[in-house]
Amino acid sequence: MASEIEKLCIKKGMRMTEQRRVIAKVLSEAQDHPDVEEVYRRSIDIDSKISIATVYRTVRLFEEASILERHDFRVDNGENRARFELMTELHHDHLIDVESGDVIEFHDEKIEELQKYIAEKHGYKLVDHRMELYGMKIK
Amino acid sequence: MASEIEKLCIKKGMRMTEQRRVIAKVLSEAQDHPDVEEVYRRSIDIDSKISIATVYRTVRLFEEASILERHDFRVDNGENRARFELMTELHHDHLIDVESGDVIEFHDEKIEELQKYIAEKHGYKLVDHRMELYGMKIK
DNA sequence: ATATTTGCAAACCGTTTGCAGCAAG
DNA sequence: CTTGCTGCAAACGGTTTGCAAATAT
Repeated sequence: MASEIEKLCIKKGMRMTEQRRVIAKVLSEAQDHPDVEEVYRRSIDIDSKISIATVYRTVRLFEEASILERHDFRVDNGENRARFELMTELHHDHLIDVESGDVIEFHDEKIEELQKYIAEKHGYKLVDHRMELYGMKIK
Repeated sequence: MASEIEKLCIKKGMRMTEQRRVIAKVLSEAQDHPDVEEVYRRSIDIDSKISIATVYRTVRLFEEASILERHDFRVDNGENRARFELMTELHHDHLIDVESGDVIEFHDEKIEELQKYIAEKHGYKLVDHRMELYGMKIK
């Protein structure tokens, strides 16, 4: 009953501590885009002897191992915390509800192609991109 | 010989101090996307008795008055500083050279339309967006 | 056995802020 | 004259880090 992320860690030969197993489980089961504080809260619910420093170190480790993706969504209430999600098979972008903070994932192949085309038109090979849409729910 | 930004400030009825005039001039003449430290450096070259706190307060003021646009480009060398540019007539996005840090501005109407369409498809009115392309120069 | 990871608390770094003095209107 | 702005230095908040003790392999 190893979590999705734990399996990836083992495959990459990482040393598996109890803390990492717990954080891996929390992140594997997250259906949202939690920040470090939230990952920490969920982790101590499982094992209360995990420090926030370890959560910071672990999400960084997972990010560098291409297991997690980091986001810095722009949010009005001054919150400046990085948020994380499990890297998906197919890349996707995000639509953020500016009122509720809800995050909707989407993928649009036409935009992806246009981005690649624009980069090439300027003499560049596209290596990464960031696209966030901010919207208000239509009532 | 009031700078572009100074004229906008006067139009909006802002109190014009010597410091604001200098910072307005520096930003009006910037052809790049300087961060606060850089704006500060250029400002003290004109008038050495300006503090960095004032630069922070002033760029924030200008941003809230829709005179400046703030960017948080993702950059590998850990730099986490906000960068600023004069708000333009026509909106544009950015292509960032991941090796040199160069920033190229572009506008693509097709992408803009697709973004609006995607938001609407999910029941949202698009109120803002952020799009950055990261590329490597093709030799 | 030994190399790596952890918890703690202190440092870090970009940015904001309280306050007393100063300048703009 | 009054209101708002400035400079200073201290605080802030998210994140990183040095170190000695604990743990994985």
